[in-house]
Amino acid sequence: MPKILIVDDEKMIRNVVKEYAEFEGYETAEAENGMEAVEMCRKEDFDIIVMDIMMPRLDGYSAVKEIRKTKQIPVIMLSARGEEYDKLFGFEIGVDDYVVKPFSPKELLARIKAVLKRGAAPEDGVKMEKITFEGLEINVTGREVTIDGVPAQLTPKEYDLLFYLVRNKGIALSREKLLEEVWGYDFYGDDRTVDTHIKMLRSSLGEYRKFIVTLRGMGYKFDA
Amino acid sequence: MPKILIVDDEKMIRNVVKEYAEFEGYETAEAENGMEAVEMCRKEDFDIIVMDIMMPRLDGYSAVKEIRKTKQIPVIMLSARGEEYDKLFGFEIGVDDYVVKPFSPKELLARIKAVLKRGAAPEDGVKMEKITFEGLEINVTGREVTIDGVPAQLTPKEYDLLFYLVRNKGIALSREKLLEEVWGYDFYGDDRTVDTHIKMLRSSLGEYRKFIVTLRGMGYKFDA
DNA sequence: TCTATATTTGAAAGGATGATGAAAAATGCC
DNA sequence: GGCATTTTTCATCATCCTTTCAAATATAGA
Repeated sequence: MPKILIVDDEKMIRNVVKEYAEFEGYETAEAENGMEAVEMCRKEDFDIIVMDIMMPRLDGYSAVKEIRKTKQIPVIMLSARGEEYDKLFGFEIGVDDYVVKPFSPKELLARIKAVLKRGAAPEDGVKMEKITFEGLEINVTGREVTIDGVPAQLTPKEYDLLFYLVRNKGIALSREKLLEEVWGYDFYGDDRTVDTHIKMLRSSLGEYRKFIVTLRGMGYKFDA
Repeated sequence: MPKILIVDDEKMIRNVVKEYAEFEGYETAEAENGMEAVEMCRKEDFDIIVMDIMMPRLDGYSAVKEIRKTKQIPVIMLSARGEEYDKLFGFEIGVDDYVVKPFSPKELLARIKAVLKRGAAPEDGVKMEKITFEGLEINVTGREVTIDGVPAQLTPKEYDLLFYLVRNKGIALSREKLLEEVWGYDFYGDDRTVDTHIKMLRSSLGEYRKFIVTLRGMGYKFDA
């Protein structure tokens, strides 16, 4: 059974995650801060790490960076709401998923499962500042997309959607999943909205529309 | 491994920096005030100095000035927010970077790395006395902006905003980020304040307003 | 091939966002 | 304290973006 390392300075959080995880049959271990997590990873192999960002001693990002120097363990980050910058930075170092506090343990477990299932090899290209697929270039830092060198005029939603698709390159994404992740859990609108935005995104991407694949009866995915 | 001299009168700050730095493999030494720092630099060579400004006995600026008489050691200044005068004066004596308190150790370490990496060679544009984009010239030393040779009459906030945008050239900056960095983490005001200042800055920049790009749904960036 | 189902597309209304101007509040200077 | 300058708030307007809807098209299965 997979072994999870839970890193958070709040004991409450650790306990909740631990309890749910063990109920699902996972083995668990705990660390109180980044420094401890790094040390534990030196001695022992884990299948996945659930790591808080704000912690005393060593913060989550630095810890992940350090751990990743030697081991390619998938990581799910826990973070307080807000902080776009953090998200960005997180993907730069190749974090596998984000869960925003307060979270439902059930959802966290679902994500843990998802990450474990997909084998977790961090998608190449994603952690870079610039992600390139042939002539399609996404400058994450500058929030800019160029097509064969020419800046594409994406609307905010188009950009967010593209970025999410790319981050989950090769993964089938249902319309609901996209709505939840790109629009937000509090969006109560039509599923077809996704279709329309896919349409517009495709038209913005020109020939590189080919990367956006329709999965009939399922949703979409980015395939490069 | 590079050796860092940490100068601050607060033990807490020294400890945090020391811990992070040592974790990254740096050697560290500490001094409690400017005078001590000067003496230590007489006896020993350091690769970089992290120096607070406000300190008893001898302040950070004077210390750097003194040290620089004999040795060209890169310096990162720590400062409390505010103090425009400080910033100005800092660039005059050739400080390599500024970090405003309260800072994240992570960020400080990143900057230390950056400064060490670039040797002592001033980074293009930003650390120089003058930063120029076509006819837009920013004289950092004199805190002065000229447009096609004609001095522009920027207000302090306009200057700070411009300077921050320029320092983060090409990077998408949200209104919150700008408020936090330019106004300070303790500013509790309207997001729209940024808009107004962008408006005024643009009008001050004349044709070079083109460098300030609006990222709808996101914020602004300086694009040159 | 025909049908049922799903997706793509176009168009239009409504909504959200940023630009702008003006006025109030704060700041600094004499 | 009073004046000038700067900063902030606020309301309005124009614009762009999002969403919805319905018609057209494509796909898979019978």
